[in-house]
Parts: sequence; C-alpha cells; structure tokens
Amino acid sequence: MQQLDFTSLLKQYNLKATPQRIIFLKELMDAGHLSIEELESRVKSVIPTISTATIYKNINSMVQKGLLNEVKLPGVKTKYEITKYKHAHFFCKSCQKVFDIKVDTSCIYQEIDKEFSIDEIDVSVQGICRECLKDDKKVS
Amino acid sequence: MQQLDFTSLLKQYNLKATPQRIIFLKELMDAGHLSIEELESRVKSVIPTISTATIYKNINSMVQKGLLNEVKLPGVKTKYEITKYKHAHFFCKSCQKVFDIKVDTSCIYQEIDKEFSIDEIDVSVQGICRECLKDDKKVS
DNA sequence: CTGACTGCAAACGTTTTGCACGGTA
DNA sequence: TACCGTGCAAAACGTTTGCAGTCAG
Repeated sequence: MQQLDFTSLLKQYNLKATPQRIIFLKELMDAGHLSIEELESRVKSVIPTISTATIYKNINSMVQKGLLNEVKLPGVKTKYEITKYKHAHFFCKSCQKVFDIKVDTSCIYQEIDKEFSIDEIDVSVQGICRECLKDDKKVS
Repeated sequence: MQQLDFTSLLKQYNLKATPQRIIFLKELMDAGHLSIEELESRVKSVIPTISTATIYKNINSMVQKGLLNEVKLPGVKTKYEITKYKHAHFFCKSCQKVFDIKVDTSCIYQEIDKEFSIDEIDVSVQGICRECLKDDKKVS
C-alpha cells in the first residue's frame, strides 16, 4: 500500500493526513499487530522527533474513529491493528507473533443464542505456528 | 463457600491464608469477575486498612500460582476470576456484567489445526443478556 | 521460630493534559 | 484562514519496590 492510500484512508475516517500518521499506519500495515511500545519505537526510528504524546493522541483518535482495532490477548500487552474484515487471532507462544485467522463460529452461536442476544464473537487461539514447529524439529 | 474453604484453597496453591486474602477471594467469589479497581474498593469496604500494594501483590502472586485467571475483554478493563473449569465469557453491553458460558469449539479446531499446533482457544461474546432484554421491553 | 505477608512511602513507568506553534484542507 | 495536529513539559495515574514490623504455619 502506498502513501496515497493511507492519505485517503485517513480522510475516510475524518482524520487529517499528517506525515506522522502516514508513517504510523505504514508501520502498522507492515507489522500487522503492534503494542504501543513497539509502535512508538518503530515510528521513532523513522521520525525521531515525534513526541510520545502524539503517539498516544493518534492511537486514541484512530481507535475512537474506528480506523484502528484494539487486540487484547491473554498474557500479552494490548496490540493494535488497522481495522479490516472480522477475523480471529492466533498467538504463537514461541515466536510471539500474532497471525490473523479465519474461523467458523457457527457452533458457538448454536450453544448460546437461546440465552443471550449476540452482537459479536471474539476468538483467540494460542499455540505454536508452523514455522516454529519446523525450527523445533531442527533443534531436537 | 465458607471461610474454611478459602483457607484450604489458598494452601493448595502454596499461599498463606491471611485474613486479607480470604476477604479477597470471598469478594471475587461473590462477584464472579472484578477489575483491580472494583476488587480494591470491595475489599477496602471490608478491611479499610488494607493497602493498595497488598492488593497488587496478592493479585500478582495468585495469578502466577494459577489461583486466579486474567480475563481480557474488548473495551473493558482486565478482570480477574477464581480459576475453574475452562469456559468462555459473555459480556453484556447493557449491564456490563460478565457471564461464564460453555461453548463448543469443535468447529474452530477443524479450521485451523492444519496450520497451527493449538494449545488453547479463548472465546468471548458480546451482546445483551436476557435480563436486559426484558428490561428493554418494559421501557419501550 | 522462620519465612511469608502486610502497610507505608517512595519510586517508577505509562498515559493524559494544557498550551503555543505549525501544517493541512 | 480556520482548525486540527504536533511537540514539549508538567501532571496525573496505575503499578512496583524496599523496608520495617507482624503474623501464619
């Protein structure tokens, strides 16, 4: 995705397209999922003069407008991703990476929609990714 | 559950049964799921002299030993519950209460266990609980 | 009796705020 | 030009730490 796309993406969400925000989104797009800490260090390596306050202000405004999505996973700091189609997350306990996965939640609906009115279902899975499974074999 | 049960529960997890910890667990058992803030205010209403540091130290040691479980839900502060059988959570957007629910995750396994080695699946559902649905009808 | 737990206060890291300046639309 | 966004510094939070005294086992 080029810079122009981030510009129009920001405008779609009623946010001004500043250089800081474009780098911000670029880093998030490249990495997929980043904690505030990770995002800050990545953005600062591109724009060393950016202030921490700006990082926070942008995360908050983008989450509030719906451009970013908060990803809460067990035992890990909250991460952020650019909002896209609804999906689940896989967290690899070995490499600590987060993967987007597609899951079928039909079996979950069937169990509980008698008792509750369901708006949304969030699924997160933990385990070992294929890449780390391969590495394990090499080591052992 | 009586006080004696909390005492033995703490001992099972190699934690000394102090009065602070017993109240701590009692409040969590009554409420089901509490944030640090909520837990602190409830415990302080029983033992006003308890210090915030003790609250934090106990949460950390109990989570580390496995007596408590961290519950991360979208858009809400992290809550804690006494560890029990594996279950999912339902969060009511109206009354803000958390309910324990039983879900069948078989359909999720089938989709992704070709690509990943799965250790655990977490499911959280948001919507409106039956009680709030009833209240809505009364109002409208 | 000993090690673990508590309470206090200070320290620390993270997030927010206010304000003057600068840049986008 | 009119706002919105940025950067800085200070303030406000939330959480952790060190230590002396206390208590459970």
